[in-house]
Amino acid sequence: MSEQAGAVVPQAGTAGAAGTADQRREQMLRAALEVITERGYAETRIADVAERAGTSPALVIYYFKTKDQLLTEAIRYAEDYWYEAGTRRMADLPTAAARLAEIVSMSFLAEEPDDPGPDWLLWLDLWAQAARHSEVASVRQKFDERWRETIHSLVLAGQETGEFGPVDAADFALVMSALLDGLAIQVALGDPAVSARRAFQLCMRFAAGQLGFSWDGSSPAGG
Amino acid sequence: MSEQAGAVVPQAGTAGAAGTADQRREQMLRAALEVITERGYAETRIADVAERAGTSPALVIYYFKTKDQLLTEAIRYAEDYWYEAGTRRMADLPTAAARLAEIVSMSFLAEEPDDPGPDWLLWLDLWAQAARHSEVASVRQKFDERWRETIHSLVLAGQETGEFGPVDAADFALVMSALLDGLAIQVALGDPAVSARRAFQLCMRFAAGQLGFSWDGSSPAGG
DNA sequence: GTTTCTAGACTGAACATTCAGTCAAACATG
DNA sequence: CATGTTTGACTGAATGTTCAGTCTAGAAAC
Repeated sequence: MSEQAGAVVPQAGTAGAAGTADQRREQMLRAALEVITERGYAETRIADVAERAGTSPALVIYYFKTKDQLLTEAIRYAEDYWYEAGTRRMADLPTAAARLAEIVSMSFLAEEPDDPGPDWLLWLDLWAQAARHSEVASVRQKFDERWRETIHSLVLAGQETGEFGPVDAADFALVMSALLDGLAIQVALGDPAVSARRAFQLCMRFAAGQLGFSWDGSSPAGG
Repeated sequence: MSEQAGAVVPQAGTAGAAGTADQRREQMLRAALEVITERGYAETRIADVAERAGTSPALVIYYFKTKDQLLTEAIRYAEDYWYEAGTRRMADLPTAAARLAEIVSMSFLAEEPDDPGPDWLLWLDLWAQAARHSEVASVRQKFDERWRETIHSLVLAGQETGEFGPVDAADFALVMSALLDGLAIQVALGDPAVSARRAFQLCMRFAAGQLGFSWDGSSPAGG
């Protein structure tokens, strides 16, 4: 069995082709995401995902060895996509304050048409799973670390330009991300006391107060 | 019948007695809580609970018509117990600031021997369940409302005595509870960046800053 | 002696995963 | 070109397990 170079990267091109293995994989990941969002992690059956992707349960297992592997990979996929889309938008913004507003905004609102928005329901499941499954726990850990680091370096940058006052950047990042999480829970669960807009404004008011920049209270991108 | 709710802590015995129906119920609720905390809501089997309570699955179903009923009731039970124990401790504290410190403290630490401490893992499951099950959702909703209201009226009281400055109490309650939730997630999941102690201090620093009272940075009850 | 409580055995459905192949494309050989 | 050969993608039909909830019947309480 001399398996030479196991076709790791498929024929990328042939744009529009019927569907390479990689496309199938992604199709399944997206199907899994839909189902997880609708029914929840625990209630997601392989059969549901298969149906959504227009194939059979057997094929799903063929691609992902186990159900857990499918679900964790799906979550990682969604999160990476969301994070990258967000940071890409941030890169174009001139001031640190604007980038911070983007961070807060992307946590609560979906503005662009191709942006599925933050899937907080996914996070609720992720947290619950992380509590008991170390595999999932490490995924969560890395995401959170990256997220805090993003805020942290943003604060440092703002301080260097003089936009922000001298607070402890690490402490701020931690508190800020916790605040985003906490408010997001209420928003995700549809608590009548917390609309997405109110969450956004409270966060921005907090950040402006702590970092000492002025913020006019408007929503981002078209207040 | 006429079960007047109450009976938060059961008679540890009436030594030797076989156990009334109510005691059996509670025994099962506690067993359920243990199992949920260990294995998670979704992975909790009726058989596990029965074994833990030293009885048969059939009996569990006899007392609680369905599994969901058992689990939701168990969560409600734990939360009420924790909340009541906390508010009872608060009642004895002289200043609003001290009561606030108690609130923050009870969110992260378990100090008294009979206090099981905040079971945040339970909350992670609760949130995930609430997303999809309206029954659970309304339980969560009520708990959160009560919690925010507790903070809210505490702030008002502090403002009347002049301890606290003039912030919007409702906004503060919302942000504060979100912050507690957000930090609690990290603490519950054992994030190395957030110890319970650090969470406590960051919260208190935040509160002191917002409400304008001075706080020496010590831990509560024995700085 | 009727009602309440309890447990062991059981049922039926749901579901993840396996298996034994089928199908078609790519590749080779003559 | 015609013919085998390999391989990856894919499927329908099992398989086996796990459980929630039921049934029956016995023990206790009243």
